[in-house]
Amino acid sequence: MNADWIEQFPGLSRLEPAIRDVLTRKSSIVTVREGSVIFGPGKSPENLLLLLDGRVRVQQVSEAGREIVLYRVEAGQSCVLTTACLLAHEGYSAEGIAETDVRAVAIPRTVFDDLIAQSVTFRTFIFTAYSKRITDLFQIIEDIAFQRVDIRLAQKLLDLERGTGQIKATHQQLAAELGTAREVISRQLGEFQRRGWIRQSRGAVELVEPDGLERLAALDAA
Amino acid sequence: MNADWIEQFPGLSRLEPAIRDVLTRKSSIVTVREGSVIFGPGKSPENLLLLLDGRVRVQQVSEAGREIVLYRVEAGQSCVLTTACLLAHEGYSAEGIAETDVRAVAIPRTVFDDLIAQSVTFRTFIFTAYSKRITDLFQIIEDIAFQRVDIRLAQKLLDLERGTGQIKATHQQLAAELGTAREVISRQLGEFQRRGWIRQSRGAVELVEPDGLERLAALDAA
DNA sequence: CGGGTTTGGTGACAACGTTACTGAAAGGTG
DNA sequence: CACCTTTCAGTAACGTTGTCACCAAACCCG
Repeated sequence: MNADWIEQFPGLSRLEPAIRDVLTRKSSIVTVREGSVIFGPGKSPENLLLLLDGRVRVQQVSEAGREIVLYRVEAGQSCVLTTACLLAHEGYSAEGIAETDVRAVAIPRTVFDDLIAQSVTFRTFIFTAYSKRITDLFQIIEDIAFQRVDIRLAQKLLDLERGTGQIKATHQQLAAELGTAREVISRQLGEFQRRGWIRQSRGAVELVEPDGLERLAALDAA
Repeated sequence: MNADWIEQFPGLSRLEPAIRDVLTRKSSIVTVREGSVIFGPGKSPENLLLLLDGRVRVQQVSEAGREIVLYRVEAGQSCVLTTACLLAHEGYSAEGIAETDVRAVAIPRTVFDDLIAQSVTFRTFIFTAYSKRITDLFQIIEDIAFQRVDIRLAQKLLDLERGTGQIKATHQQLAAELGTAREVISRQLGEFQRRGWIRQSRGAVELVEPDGLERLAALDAA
């Protein structure tokens, strides 16, 4: 199999040649359609995925049906936390959804284990990824517990705006991003619009004056 | 060194004899005084700790000084999430504190890495621990985001009561357990007391009628 | 005992969550 | 197109939680 993809992962570029060979031979490239559920309750992931293109959203869904986005996996990153959860933990209620069409390298569980055993570089790659994700989770906990919703929403709007000054998302989806209620988002966006920072339309938010949002977002844990 | 301690960790009892030998020879038993900060901002842990006795509380401290308890490590468990964070991530603001006098096996970073490389059993032990901790974190996020404070407090009181029907903790400490404010705890405990479920005294809560708390706690995500 | 510190109680208010309902916009179907 | 359905957004009222300001009681220590 073509091994060029390894260069897309900085942590793997120095992989030992023999390991590199195992990795490319025993993994496969998969594609997933936008909107597909990659893993979720009752659907354990069989592989470790390294994303080549696209984006995966990982979210927690409560029994009552409420959702909160935990993190996103972008191109060049791995779905590494799912490896821990491969171990099928009862209460594992997080799910991963392809936000775009996704192309990824799939590493089977057994190969993953071999690579961990045989390569220092691979171990470092995996544990570094863990580290990043876990500290991100700590940050989310802190934000939910202690941060004002208006500040978090401003940060999230700036975060979700990818180049275009536009965000395609319903109020409901933005509520799920922050783990709050739709009505709260509607109120806050209404306020942002009154201040002239954004313009709203059905299913989308246009950033008119990002500076206003930036100032609010910068208040952080003041 | 005496290797009896290995039997205290079910996941390690089947460790390959050679590995067992490495583990006992290259690790050491340490003791930590109650109240000591085991790791924290600017104090990376140098070892993986396996707790033989005692309890470690891991909490997140915000810039504004507010605290929230993330999880506890009990005897027979490992401080495994700290291994990920050994990798000194900038924003790593969690800290580990000995809640009691602690006796633990300390595995140096390099030995940890060797064991991961050489033993399937050890890998399984570590990744299982990861899995448990991470799903716990997901649960915390869900609780903070979606669960009512009175329900969470009732659950926490039942959780903290260890045998004795008494909990030694100030309202401020209970607030940190849930990531809320002291005043909120005072209000809720006042309500619990009016209902005859608890009796309050300075720095302690006595459970008079746990059944009442149980019923409330059971409402969960109803 | 006296004075400082820690802990807890409370009221007023702001922020956030919930419920219930409304209407507008988009999409599908004949 | 007209009609219906579904999705999305706005809003008011109210309950819960968080914040602020302040006070009082319990404890600590000299």
